[in-house]
This record gives sequence, structure tokens and C-alpha cells, in this order.
Amino acid sequence: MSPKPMARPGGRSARVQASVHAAVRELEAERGREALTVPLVAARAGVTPSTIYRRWGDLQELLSDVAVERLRPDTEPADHGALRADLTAWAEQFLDEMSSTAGRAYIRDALLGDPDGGNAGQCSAYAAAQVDLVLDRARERGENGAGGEGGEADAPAREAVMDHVVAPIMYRILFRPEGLSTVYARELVARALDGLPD
Amino acid sequence: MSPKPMARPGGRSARVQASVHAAVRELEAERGREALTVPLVAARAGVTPSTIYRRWGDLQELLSDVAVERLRPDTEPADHGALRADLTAWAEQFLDEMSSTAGRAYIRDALLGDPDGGNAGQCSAYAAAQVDLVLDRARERGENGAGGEGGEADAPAREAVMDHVVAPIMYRILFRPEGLSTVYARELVARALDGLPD
DNA sequence: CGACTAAACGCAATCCCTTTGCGTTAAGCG
DNA sequence: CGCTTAACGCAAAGGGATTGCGTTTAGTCG
Repeated sequence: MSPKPMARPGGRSARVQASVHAAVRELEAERGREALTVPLVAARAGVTPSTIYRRWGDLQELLSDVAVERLRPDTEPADHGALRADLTAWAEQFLDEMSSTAGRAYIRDALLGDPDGGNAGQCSAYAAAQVDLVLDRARERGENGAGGEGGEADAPAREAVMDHVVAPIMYRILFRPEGLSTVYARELVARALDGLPD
Repeated sequence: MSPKPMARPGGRSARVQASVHAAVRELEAERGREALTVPLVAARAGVTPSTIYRRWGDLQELLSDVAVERLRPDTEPADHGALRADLTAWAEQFLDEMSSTAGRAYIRDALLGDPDGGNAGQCSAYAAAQVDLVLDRARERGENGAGGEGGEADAPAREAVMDHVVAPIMYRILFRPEGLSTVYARELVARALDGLPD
């Protein structure tokens, strides 16, 4: 669903999409995001502007698609042997990547050209999947009966981590970009795991 | 700072700004947000398009300014006599207003045309001020030594409420718009106040 | 109170992004 | 292998975005 509903997933359509996406990434690196226009991307991709307009409807929607692809995690969370260490390390890396200049630009683009909210939902789903991996691993270790419904002495449920770790990080990045460090991520994880044995 | 750095706060400049802002609000109500263009707004405001382009630089930046004005709270949080009741009521109203179709559009606009992040910061400052009012009132009542640094049995600090109530609400609105009700706001407040006597 | 400076605005010409109709290509399918 | 139609290329308007220049006027200083 990252690209528009494609009734024809193969052949020329697929080549056009790959070519356009590559053109966006190249031009973004060469001339910067501000200089991007639909005719410019079209020329680099070897297609006509009307093709892009018909398929994506808008420059912002195209950039939104590219941004979501770039926000997809490329590696699994590292295994440090314990839930607290895993979650802390993941949250720190998440904050680092997302709060970088490039990361903030991708988040904004993903939210921007997104009439139905599908792309933004995809971003959230990526983070949720990563969190699930960490929590599943803890459950397999038998930590505190992890994955329970967030009882006082159980490992937090997925939704609790989304609410109290991921959400505050994203809120700060979007609304209060000043003074953000990995310390903040560590504190959030510590609070979310409050009352758990270490 | 809502308008661009205005070296001339009075006279014609002020009239132009007021006229343009009014034109945006009128046309937004009449023809919908999608139909807005700079020439259209300019014609309604009785100015030339170049004036708008020079002053705001872009339609999105203009809409961002208008959106921030609309997101400014117009009333103080209601006083229900106790911290928990005050915070719950405020959070429910906050979620209702922000998750509405109009509210989401304003949030998106505010984030959109915002190169330096000043407008987004203003939105966060509005919410923080409202939270401060609620917490200050609790402190004046002498509730739990409210306003302390978030100790286990103290009322939560402002930052704790921003992290665990405001941030999750905004995250859900932006990234997971499905199935959002006042129940969610109430749960968040309950968790933030966990361990407090009622 | 009057003259000066420069920011802000109006006007108009230009550029090029956006949109749309029509013919052509080729992907999917029986 | 032939049919159907989605997807693409082409080209022509149509209109929004940009900019130079002259004019107005807000703010300031003598």
C-alpha cells in the first residue's frame, strides 16, 4: 500500500515506480529537498510529468511514499539478553535516527502527503513491530511472564510501550525539537518499566 | 512570532495581515481547505498575490499561521475541585477538539509550513500552559504537595503530564487515527496519576 | 511638526508547474 | 494467440508562482 493501489504490479508499471523513487532519492541527495519538482523528478526518471501526476497525484504524496520506505527499519533490535537492556538500546537508536535532520524531514513528508492516513499508520506499524520483537523475546526468556496485560509486576504490553516511550519521543521531535538526547529515551524506558525487577 | 518577523507592527501592515487571515478563515469555511489558493485568498483580502508571497513565502506557511491561531485555547480548564477530575476533564476535551476533522487539519497545517519549528512549538506551549494551570490549582489546594518533581506519591510534574497524557494523544491522532475515544484520555490520566490518593 | 529612510505594497510581465484530452503501448487474462 | 483496459507519452492550454520596478507609508530623527 506504500505505492498507490497498483492494479498492475509488474512490468512497465513496476519499472516506472522504481525509476521515479530512485530519481527522488538521487535528486534529494544532489540538490536538496527544496529544489525538488515533479518535472525535475520526471526528467531524471525518464518519464513524463503527467505520469507522476496521474499515479501519485501530487509531489507531496510521492515524497510521502519515498519517506515511508526510508523509515522502514532495516535491522532487528539487538539482543542484549534482558528486556530492559533491549528496550533501552532500541529506544535510544530510535530517537537518534528519528531526531536527525534527515529523520525529521522523512517524518514530516510521511505525514504531509497522506490524505487517508495510511502512510502515517505504516510508520507506527513499523515501530510497533520492532517493539513486539523485543517483547516477544522477553516472553520467550520467561521474564516476568512478559507480554501480559500490563499488570503491576509484568513486562509492559505493546500498547504501553507505544504510549509511554514511542509517543513521547515522536511528540518531542515534532513539537519540541530543542534539547533532545538519548538520556530522554533512557528515562522514558525506565519509567515504563517502573516496578519491574531488573 | 505568529506572523513573519514584522518590522512594522502597525498601520497598513497590520491591516493587510488581519485582512488576509480573515480571508483564509472565510474561504476555508465557504469552499473548503482544498480549494484554497494564494490568488484566491489575495482577491478576497483585497491585496495582490505578490504581497502574500513576499510576506509568508508560501500558502502552507500562511495556513500554518492561521492554524496556530485557531489552536490557541480560548478558555481556562474547568475547575472541578480536585486534580484528578480537572485533569481528566481537560484531557477529554483536548482529545475531542484535536481529534475532530477540523482539529486534525489544523494540527497538520501547523506542522506543515513550519521551517524552523516555531509554530509547532507554540502549539505545545499552549497545551503546556493549560496543564500548568491545572497543576498550579492543585498545588494551591495543597493536594499531595502537587508540583513536586514527580515522586511516587506526589502530583505529577508538568513534563510527566506532557509525556504520558498529551504526547500519546497527539501521537494517536497523527499516526493511528482509528478508534479514538474519550475513554483513552481517561485511561492515560489514570495511569499518570497512578499511586495517588483519590 | 516636517523631512528622510526604508520597509511594505501594487502592478505587470515572465516562467514553469499543473492539468487534461487523445492516441499508443503493454500488462493481465481467457 | 487475441482481447480488454490500465498505464503511459505527447502536447496544448490554463493558471499559480516569481520577480523587477515604481509608489505608498510606517517609523524615526532633527
